[in-house]
Amino acid sequence: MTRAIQTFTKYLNSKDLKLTKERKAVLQEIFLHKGHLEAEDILHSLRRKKKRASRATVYRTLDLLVDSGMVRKVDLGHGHSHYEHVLGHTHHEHMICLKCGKVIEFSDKEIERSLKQMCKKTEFKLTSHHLQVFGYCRDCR
Amino acid sequence: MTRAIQTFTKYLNSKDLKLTKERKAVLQEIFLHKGHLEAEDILHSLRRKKKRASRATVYRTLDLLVDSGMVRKVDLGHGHSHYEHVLGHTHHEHMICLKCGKVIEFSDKEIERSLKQMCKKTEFKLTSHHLQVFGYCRDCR
DNA sequence: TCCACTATTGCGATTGAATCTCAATCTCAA
DNA sequence: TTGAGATTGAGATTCAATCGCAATAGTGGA
Repeated sequence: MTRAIQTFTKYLNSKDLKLTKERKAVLQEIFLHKGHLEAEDILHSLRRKKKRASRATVYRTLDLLVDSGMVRKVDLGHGHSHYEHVLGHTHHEHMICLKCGKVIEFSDKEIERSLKQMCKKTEFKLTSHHLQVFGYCRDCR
Repeated sequence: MTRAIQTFTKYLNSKDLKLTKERKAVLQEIFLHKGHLEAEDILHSLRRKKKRASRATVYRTLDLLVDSGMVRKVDLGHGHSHYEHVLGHTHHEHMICLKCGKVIEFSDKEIERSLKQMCKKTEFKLTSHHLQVFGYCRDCR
């Protein structure tokens, strides 16, 4: 966590921005949780802890975190965004169960390799990718 | 096109639904265009041609088309949905240029294979997947 | 310490996609 | 021709996300 705060501070400084208590609270909230949060989750979590930050600030901070590369904005097929922190995680993809909504993370060297090769061939400079796999998990199939 | 209408009719019949002129107009609009359309594009195209269909009907018909498997709903990172027809297309992924917005389609047997294998291993019953690759195209890199 | 300047925040209004409601209209079989 | 059910359109509504702007906080210099 200290690590995350340091990294974020560094990023903020590089942009002439400050680590305010609101920004810190959002950062902590997202790094405290494993997995995927919605902006609204963060807002409610903070409210519960009496640390407050407005909806606008939560969204603004999330944008900063995404821009810094510390957080990834992911689409799990719900029509709105989820966020997950990246520090210490390796890149992974998501399987989403259409029945129970469970999200299973997985990573696959093969896929990453194929993708890189494809981009090389197409002369496309890859910056990020996102793979969503929809279907039914072991328990729901 | 006749082919598409037949397929859609068959699907509609199987659900005790009818091929109305509004549904037909939406179908034609999406099958006339190559590539990815937004719901709003379809609405405007129809307006221009004096065939009218309300926004609600466009969305409702798109849902039917997606459900029938003739159309795919894709996320190109714009925060709202795009639609592309599938008939006669093989499955493909999207590379999206962050500068010019160009969308490049590609397909990769390797990726498909890896994905299937991963699902087998996890006992996840795959129904669909979507891979978005973000970066810069040859002209913009 | 005080002041002034700027960055930041929060509130509430706004946007924009998508969905819903419901009365009016259409379709088709009896 | 009639009636039941399917379908449509207009406008209201929802919901995530963003914006505008006045109020506030934080910082550096006098």
